[in-house]
Amino acid sequence: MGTGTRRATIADVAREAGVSTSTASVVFSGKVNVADATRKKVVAAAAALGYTGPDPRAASLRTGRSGIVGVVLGGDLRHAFLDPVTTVMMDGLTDALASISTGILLLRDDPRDDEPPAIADAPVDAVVLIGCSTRAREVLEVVRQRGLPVVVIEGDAGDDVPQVTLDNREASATIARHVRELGHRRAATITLALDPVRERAPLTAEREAAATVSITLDRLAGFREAFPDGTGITAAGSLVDEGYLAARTLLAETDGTLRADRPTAIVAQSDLLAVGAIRAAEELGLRVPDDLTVVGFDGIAADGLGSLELTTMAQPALQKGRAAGEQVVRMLEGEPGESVHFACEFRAGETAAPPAH
Amino acid sequence: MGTGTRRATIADVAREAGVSTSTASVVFSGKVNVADATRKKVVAAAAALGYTGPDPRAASLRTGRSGIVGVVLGGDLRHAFLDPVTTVMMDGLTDALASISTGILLLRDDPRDDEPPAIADAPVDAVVLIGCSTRAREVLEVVRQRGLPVVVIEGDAGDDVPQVTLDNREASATIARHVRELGHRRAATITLALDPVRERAPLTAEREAAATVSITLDRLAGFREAFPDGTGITAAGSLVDEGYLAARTLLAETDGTLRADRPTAIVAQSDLLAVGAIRAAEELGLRVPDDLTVVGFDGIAADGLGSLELTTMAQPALQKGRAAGEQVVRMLEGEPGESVHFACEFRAGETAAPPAH
DNA sequence: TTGTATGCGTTATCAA
DNA sequence: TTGATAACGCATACAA
Repeated sequence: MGTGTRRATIADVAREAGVSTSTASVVFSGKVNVADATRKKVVAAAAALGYTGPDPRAASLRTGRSGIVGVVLGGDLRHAFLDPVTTVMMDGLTDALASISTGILLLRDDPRDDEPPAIADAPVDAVVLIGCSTRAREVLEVVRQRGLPVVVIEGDAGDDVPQVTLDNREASATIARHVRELGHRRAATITLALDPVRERAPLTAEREAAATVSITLDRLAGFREAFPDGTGITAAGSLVDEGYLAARTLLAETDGTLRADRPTAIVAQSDLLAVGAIRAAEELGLRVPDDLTVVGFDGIAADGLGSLELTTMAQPALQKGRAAGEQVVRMLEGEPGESVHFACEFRAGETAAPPAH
Repeated sequence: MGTGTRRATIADVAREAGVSTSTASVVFSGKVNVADATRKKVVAAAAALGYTGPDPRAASLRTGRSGIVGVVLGGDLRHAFLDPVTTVMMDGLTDALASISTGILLLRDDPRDDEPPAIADAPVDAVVLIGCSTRAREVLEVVRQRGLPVVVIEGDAGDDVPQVTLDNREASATIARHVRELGHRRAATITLALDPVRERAPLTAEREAAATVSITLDRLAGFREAFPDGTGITAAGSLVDEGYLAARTLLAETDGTLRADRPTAIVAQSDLLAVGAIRAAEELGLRVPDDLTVVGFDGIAADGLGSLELTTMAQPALQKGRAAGEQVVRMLEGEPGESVHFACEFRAGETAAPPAH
């Protein structure tokens, strides 16, 4: 397959067509009017030489644009993909970016390796940071140095960076209060990870003090507004299995007998965690919501519940992604980016009820 | 932030450091030994000028490599993200590519728009096609013209393209036969989409004849080996909701009464479809597997089943992704790519049983 | 409407 | 170990 011979360039095409390179270039970019006869000559020459269009590398060096937007995801890609919230956000993002971008470059922001962030040498026009952790700062620094527009979705960034945020604390407080008003006094929470290490363990003052993930801390603070001394467990990630394991620990001894001091309500920081908690409860013979109230957070279509509707706070994930994309577009057009704040909405389901006596 | 002044280039750094540009370049690429004193001068100059390293666009024009691998996903990205099999494959892919690639460029292969495929002007070193449809041919053509290495995962490609394939027909036949051997005679199938239009509708001879998605057809052919005249419905996608709706149509009239001629077994072409079918059955008062057998395909961790284990064919999705990545690496090293074939494995669960009388 | 000339920022080759 | 030079392939300002 033509390995010997070098690829045709636009100069070759121009020569073959008997026009100048600029004319040939213009035929492909379509930005200037070209006489029909000329265009045909060029197209024919291109076809004859097997020229498929400008080399994107050269074009992007020249124009300064690659048409690529980098998305830096916290942690491994595998985690990111498993989380339906991220998935939906990406969806909104690609949507908003469709008009200006050829594609989305997925970059991992792995806290484990010590190389400079991959974003340092990726040919992107702009960057979106999603739920990044400790390394977010480092990434931001690199991005700023490179002078790239950047938008942060739910991460810690300075005030000078456009961000898409959620009322995590308020929303958590709302649903926790709802649980309290139902009459619950012994509530426990299952939180997302406190730090990039992602360890499943009981919540302690020390661990909390060392925490770095602000989503987790904000939601926890909201929970504490209603249950100042509620106990809790941090999950290793937003997974059904994690919710299951955490809830088992909260509800039962290791031998499977129910704990006497078990909570009457579990406030989970994600719907997936809540689904796992419900599954654990059912396995232990506790019915939801009669014997145990379980509420979630996110409002994704929770797949594991049969016909049971989860009581939760619904967050506008699609809109968050779209808003980030829109800001990127704005900034690429030279306007300043703006932060956008979203609020969650309480969604009554069937998994919360007054405690049994 | 310094909007007025142009970015520093390596030439600026070199001048500032009092060395030649080639020396400065070498300091950053690290490919050749440089005297320690020289290196320090260059690094200091870079720091002083705020130079963060070579411009990836220029570097990639010069070297001919961008460090980016393009992944073309069939249909919309949103569909792709929602499908756990794709997700897991991507995971394996990124894994295998980690050593040579900065990131993965997600490209959509939307059958709706008539522009040339986005891959035509993306600065990628290689391409992986995942589950693409009609447009796959077109994409392949573009990719070949550009002379890029390409690997296809479960799509239709010529024999000269390295592919990662699955024994779809055999695997489907295996599980369908299992159902038949349990004693079922009236089985229906819920298939994946037949064509890019993705319409939910009963399976008819005409629709089948016009179908273009080979995975669907292969799995259907396997089903037919055991149930030559089994009926079926095509789903609009691999979604729980689709399985739910399809199963409802198979099992009940529109008013919710059970159909007299309903199947005693449903063979779904994906686990998500199977989960939906189970949910529909339960809502209609049919117990699984006592009143209805439901089997799936994929062997993903099905989240919607409580403690019920789905009877299914498990496919090695992670390995498929990884294999594709490994072939890309090989080809980028100049070796020829090879096709890799994987087999599914029957996984007995608790959703299949002999029919009731 | 077309052509000329220039530079985008880098790296590879070669010679010193 | 360092430096001079020449591409890489293209798009644009400007002139014709």
